[in-house]
Amino acid sequence: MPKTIMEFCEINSFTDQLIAWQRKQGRHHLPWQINRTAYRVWLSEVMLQQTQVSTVIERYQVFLKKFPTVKALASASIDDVLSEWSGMGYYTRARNLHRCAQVVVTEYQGVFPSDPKLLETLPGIGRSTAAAIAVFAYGQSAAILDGNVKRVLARVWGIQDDLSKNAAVNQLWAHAETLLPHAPEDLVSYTQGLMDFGATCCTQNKPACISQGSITCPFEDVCLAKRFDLIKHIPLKVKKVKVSTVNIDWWVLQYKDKLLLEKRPHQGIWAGLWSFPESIDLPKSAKQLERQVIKHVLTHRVLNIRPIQVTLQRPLTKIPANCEWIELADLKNLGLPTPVRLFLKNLDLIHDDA
DNA sequence: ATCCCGAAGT
DNA sequence: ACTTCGGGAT
Repeated sequence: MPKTIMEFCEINSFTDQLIAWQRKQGRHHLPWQINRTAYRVWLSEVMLQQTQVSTVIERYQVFLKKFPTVKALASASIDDVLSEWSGMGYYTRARNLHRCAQVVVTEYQGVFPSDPKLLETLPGIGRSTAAAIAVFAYGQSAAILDGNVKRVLARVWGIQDDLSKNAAVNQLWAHAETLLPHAPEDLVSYTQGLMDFGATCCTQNKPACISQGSITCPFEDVCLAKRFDLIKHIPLKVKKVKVSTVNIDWWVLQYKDKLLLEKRPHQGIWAGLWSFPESIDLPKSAKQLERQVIKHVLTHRVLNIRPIQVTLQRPLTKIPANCEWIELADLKNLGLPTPVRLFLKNLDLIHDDA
């Protein structure tokens, strides 16, 4: 019989070994790891929720330069924020980021609270992000549990439950709490270690223990998933959402040096971003040019987009709701969904210089 | 259940 | 070139 969960917990070797691993093998020079203010930690955490480290490194620096403080972000317009967020997806989070900044300024005098429970009340900050800010910026003791951490804990302790179920996740939260180091000076290394270990060693598809790389996992001899050859089966994913196909048209109306764009509603796909109108009344004389259908894949939906290009000789008599004529030169300052940006780039109507 | 993109896999 | 999949908050 292998060493049991209890033994492994009691000797607390997971926590100690992870801290040691972090100090030797972890990442120490990411932009948000130096000068860990709450604002910088928060921004990096929100970006990292949806985007890989390599991409965030770039976007984080640009964003910080544009909005150096929580006050600067709070007083910016939402369109400026969305424009800066453009291409990163999950635009509701950019709106939450903006709202959160405003709450911090008006309710907390521009200083993020240090209590994880208070942090959690802020827009876009859930339990895990609240804990990360509390640990990194304020040295508080709190447990994180993001996708990486779930995977690591589930594997090391051989948890085969369906992690899409609340019951299983609640167990993991409780477990994560018990693993926290007791010495305050260890909290940052431990928490960062949890993130780094999941991101670089105990990865989803090619974890170190089953790859031939140079990295070796410090938990190989105690990890239950490894012992029972369950690495490929943990974490268990049961989710099976059926994906629907949606066909839409993009009416690409050009008049002189202007394009007709529609500002999308604050809820739903591409919230608050500018896209092409999907239905329109046209003068009969206008000549239509159908472009190649664009396939765009989302979590639970596949969009088949049929762009129809129309070059107008006269302006429209009536501008449709939520639409505006946008100068080609102004396109780069707008929040555009990625397929719109790509399409415009293909037509050579927009250039990517920052 | 919904929301976007890009890295990784085939 | 194509498809699949990971990532938290609401």
